[in-house]
Amino acid sequence: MENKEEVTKKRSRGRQKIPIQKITNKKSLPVTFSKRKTGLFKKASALTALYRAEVAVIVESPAGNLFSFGNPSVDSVIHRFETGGFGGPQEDGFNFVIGEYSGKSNWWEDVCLENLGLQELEECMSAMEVLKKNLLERADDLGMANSSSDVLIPNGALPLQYYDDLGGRSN
Amino acid sequence: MENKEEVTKKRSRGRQKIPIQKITNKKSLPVTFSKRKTGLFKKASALTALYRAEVAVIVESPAGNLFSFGNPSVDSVIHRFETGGFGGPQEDGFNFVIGEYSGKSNWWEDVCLENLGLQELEECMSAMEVLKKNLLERADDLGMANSSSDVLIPNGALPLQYYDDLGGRSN
DNA sequence: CAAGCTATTGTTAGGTG
DNA sequence: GCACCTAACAATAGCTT
Repeated sequence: MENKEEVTKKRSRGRQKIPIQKITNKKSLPVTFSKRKTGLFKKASALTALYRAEVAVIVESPAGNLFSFGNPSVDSVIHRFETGGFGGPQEDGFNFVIGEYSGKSNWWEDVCLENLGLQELEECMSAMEVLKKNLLERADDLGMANSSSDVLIPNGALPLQYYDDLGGRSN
Repeated sequence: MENKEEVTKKRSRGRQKIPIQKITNKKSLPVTFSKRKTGLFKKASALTALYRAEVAVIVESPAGNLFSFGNPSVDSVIHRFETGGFGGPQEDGFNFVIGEYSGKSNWWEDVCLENLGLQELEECMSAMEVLKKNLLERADDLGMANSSSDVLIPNGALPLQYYDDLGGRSN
């Protein structure tokens, strides 16, 4: 893409760094939300296109509209999710909930690591990352020291990984 | 970075273009799938972090394992999706659910960061560090041994993306 | 096998029409 | 508002350790 004749000034400032936090009330919110929603569905589509993976994505916009993507269908994936996979009696699952509670302290003491498997451990680690992020957000709200615009995660990324590997078989 | 003295050769060929087709490289499939799955969840997480949007993502890996992400929870989003609207009161608090599956919960049930003060937040952070350490030790004890083979991919072209706007109310 | 690296591709915020 | 554009940022395939 060569310029036409002169670069008087850039025609666009290009993509700019945005902090990972709630978008401040801007009229551009619906626009960026739509773009990101499109990107999310595109990623989900790529997963189904590149691999033999079934994916279901449901998004509710801030305005309250529902959008969904599913392959082969949202309902089929939901059904499989709720019924516990395909015939397999995978028993144990996980249910990590972070946030919204009546107020209990030292909840982490209830964790019994001895009974956890490797996959669950990884899941715990991932969940901790989320909690950490929320904690930092909360701290930022409270006006904690060194609160910056985007100091939650270095590099402006969300190092979040959520796994819920229920075992399955390898072959 | 200045060049040292000689450019032996590129340390990496970098990212390469991948056609939107079924992956045929059985060897790299699990790796790339995991990477892309991570990216998908990351995008979903970003959507919930940047906007007040509810998102549910369910992925079934080629091996048959189920992964999920949901905010505030997979079930709540699914329920809203199936009922075609919003059936419950939607509070404005943090509520992060990760890896929800069979409803069995192990440790932290709910944590309402909104009600926590600075001191409690710091305490929580400290506790997380301890838990993280224990987790890593536990993970080390378990080691990592997992044999996986077979990555058969049935053919079949898939559409790129499709949306399903169910409508709803507008703000 | 998981984690890190790098080059390259992909995504997207902001602007323009 | 939508489509398009640009440039800056993010994601990642293949490799390495």
